[in-house]
Amino acid sequence: MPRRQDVSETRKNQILDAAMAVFARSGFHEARMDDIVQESGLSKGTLYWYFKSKEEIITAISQRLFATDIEQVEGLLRAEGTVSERLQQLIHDRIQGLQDMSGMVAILFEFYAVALHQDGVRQFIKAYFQNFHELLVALIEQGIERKEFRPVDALAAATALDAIFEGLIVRWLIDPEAVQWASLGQAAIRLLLDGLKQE
Amino acid sequence: MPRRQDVSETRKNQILDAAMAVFARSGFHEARMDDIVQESGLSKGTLYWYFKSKEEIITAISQRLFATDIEQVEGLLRAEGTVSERLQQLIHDRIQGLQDMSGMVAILFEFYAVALHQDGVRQFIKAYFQNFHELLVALIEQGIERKEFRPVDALAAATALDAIFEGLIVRWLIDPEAVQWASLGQAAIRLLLDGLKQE
Amino acid sequence: MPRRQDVSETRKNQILDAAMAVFARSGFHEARMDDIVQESGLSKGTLYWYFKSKEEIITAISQRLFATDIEQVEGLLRAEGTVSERLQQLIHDRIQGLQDMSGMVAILFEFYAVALHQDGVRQFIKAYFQNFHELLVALIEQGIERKEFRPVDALAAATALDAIFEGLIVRWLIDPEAVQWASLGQAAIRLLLDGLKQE
Amino acid sequence: MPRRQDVSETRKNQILDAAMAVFARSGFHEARMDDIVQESGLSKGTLYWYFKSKEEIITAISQRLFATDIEQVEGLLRAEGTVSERLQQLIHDRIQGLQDMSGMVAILFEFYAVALHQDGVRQFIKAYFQNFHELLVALIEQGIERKEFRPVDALAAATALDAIFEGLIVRWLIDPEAVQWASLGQAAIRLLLDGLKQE
DNA sequence: AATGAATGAGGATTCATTCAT
DNA sequence: AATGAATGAATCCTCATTCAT
Repeated sequence: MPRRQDVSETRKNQILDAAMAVFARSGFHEARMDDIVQESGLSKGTLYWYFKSKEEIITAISQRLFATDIEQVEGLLRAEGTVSERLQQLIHDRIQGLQDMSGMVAILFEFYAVALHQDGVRQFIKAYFQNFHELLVALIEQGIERKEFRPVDALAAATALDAIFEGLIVRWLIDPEAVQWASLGQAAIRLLLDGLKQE
Repeated sequence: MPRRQDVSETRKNQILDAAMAVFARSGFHEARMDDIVQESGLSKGTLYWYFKSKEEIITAISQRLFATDIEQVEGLLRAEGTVSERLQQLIHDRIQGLQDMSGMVAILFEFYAVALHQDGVRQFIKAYFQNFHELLVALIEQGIERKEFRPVDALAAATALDAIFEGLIVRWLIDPEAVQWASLGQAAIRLLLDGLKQE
Repeated sequence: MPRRQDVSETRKNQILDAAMAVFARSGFHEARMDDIVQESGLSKGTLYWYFKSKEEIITAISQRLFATDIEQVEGLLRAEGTVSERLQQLIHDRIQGLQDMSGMVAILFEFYAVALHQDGVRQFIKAYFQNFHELLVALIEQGIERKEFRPVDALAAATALDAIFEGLIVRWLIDPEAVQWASLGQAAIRLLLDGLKQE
Repeated sequence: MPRRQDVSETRKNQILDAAMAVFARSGFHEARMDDIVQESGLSKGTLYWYFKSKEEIITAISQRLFATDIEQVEGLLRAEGTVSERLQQLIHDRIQGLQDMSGMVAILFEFYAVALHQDGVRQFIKAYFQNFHELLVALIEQGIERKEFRPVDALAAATALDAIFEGLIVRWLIDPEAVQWASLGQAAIRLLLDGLKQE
């Protein structure tokens, strides 16, 4: 009967799901524990049975949100196709991901803001950034090896790429009309990629 | 007697300076009005004499922080030198500006987060972004006209440039070691600029 | 206009008076801050403006309750009459004092219990005991000098006297009928005093 | 199969032992049921299987703590030796008892405080006091009969004796250094006994 | 008998804002 | 203009107790 084993895991997820929904709707500070209680369908006591404070819930969500999918990353490195194509694919996937969870993106900044005061959160985000960054470095190096790209500074190029990506998100959240992902966003990123290519 | 006016202006600045310091240190929500009172050296009553709520203080700071210096912008468009040089200069100035107020940069995220819930704040930031963006577009177009740059999509190029800039700030705040402005940051930006140049 | 000077002192006393009444009625733990608020006629905010926690109120009361009246003590040492008479007087006064505040005596044990976990409280009580003890020692030594008393161990005699006193209070609180102060209590204490006298 | 019964008894004792330890450490109100659960090594459900509330545990402990050992008492009345010797012995035994459970003595005050609000507890303590008191009365009367003591008021003398004893405990708990049982405590008690003796 | 997850009423404390002076 | 004491609604969290298994 291992059915009972993971009630605990189920409950935690139930709580985190509810919390994310509430946070996305109201922001961290406007969100009341009671809202999460209601959204989750559990009781207040149960919430505190699994997480000992609101802060702990926030941290847990950040952990989940900024979890890095190593498999996907490794897969991409060994996948077929030109590096350029795979970079495009990677970026496309990420944009897709953002749009899928567009309701949640709003809390991204809440997390960035929290990160500056709560180190646990900062670490998760940092790891996430690093991970993405390293993947880009590896891909770009592959591109240089294969003579697809000019022998640029891979580190700088990767830094530029993930900065551009992150920057577009910022701009998008503040001014959605200014960043039409399908057109302008893609074009901006392509511009950089084109600069890398071997003429 | 325009001196009267000044006292009022002085007080407001005194309050906003104090508030910025406190906000940068603790974030908007952890910051207590009492903290600002203490930091400012004024009394609680005086605070509320000049600003009728915490929100109003936040809005006032965002207005100040995201004020656009039209003069500087226009000047840059008419300045001497190659477009490339002037872009480098612009970026260099901004990095300098960031580093000068490095303690304050932390509140940037607070504002971004707030912007999603408070439209007044969003408008200031949006205008600021747009302004910078338009300047970049104009400069790049100038570069294209003068044959310094290839005939790229100026809009996309500007979008890429300001995204890269904003993205580097995000990364920097979360992981300061990862972004050494003087080296990596500059290199990343130059990479993009190089891509624009006429070969 | 010094009228305003001691609003602060007035408020604090107002709060402590209310708190004592409530504590005597309900005990420390049953007493709700709201009860004190109501009893004091002030607002919750005001309570917390003057005392930053329930614990602080308890400590402040203990300080007030176990304050030692040095003047009275010194006076007694220089007063006229035989030492024996003055000891009787001292004890009589204390019994009187207890009976006057009989409603409050109930919280004595609350304080003793708290003292074991809260050092601030313990110190006040300790000082109070020591003060009373030293007075007894001085009086008994005076009695020995004046040949009213036998050359007993003044320290031991004083210890016995204040122990007997404290012990009677304990017994009284648990079993009021068993200790009729006017008769049995006095008799018990006199018995000890008689043992001290020069035959 | 009376062994069953024993398990039940064992469990109850296990719980009460744990509860006493926790109560002595933290006081009744700071002590959490969870602390007792942990200390006992049992589960929360089991605790509530044997005692239906925290109050019931407290009452059970008071019953245990203030149980009167009739046998010992009766024995002492019929024992050999002078009354004075036996009183000394009695007091010595009690002091010994206190010192053996010195860690637990702290909860004495908790019980005294509780007694004022919870009548069940008060009755146990009252009976305990009365029992001790009656024993003292009987012993002193024996002493008077046997001409060991002066024809004092036995009731008053006994009251004085148990008050002194209880008072010393109070003083000791608040200020351990002030009451060195072996010296000062004994001396104080002896002083009273000496006063009773036939010259 | 035993477990421990679940409950929710209850309580201490905070803090933006007001207002008499 | 300036002060700072006063307010009280709002909120997080605790913890004794229950109950399905």
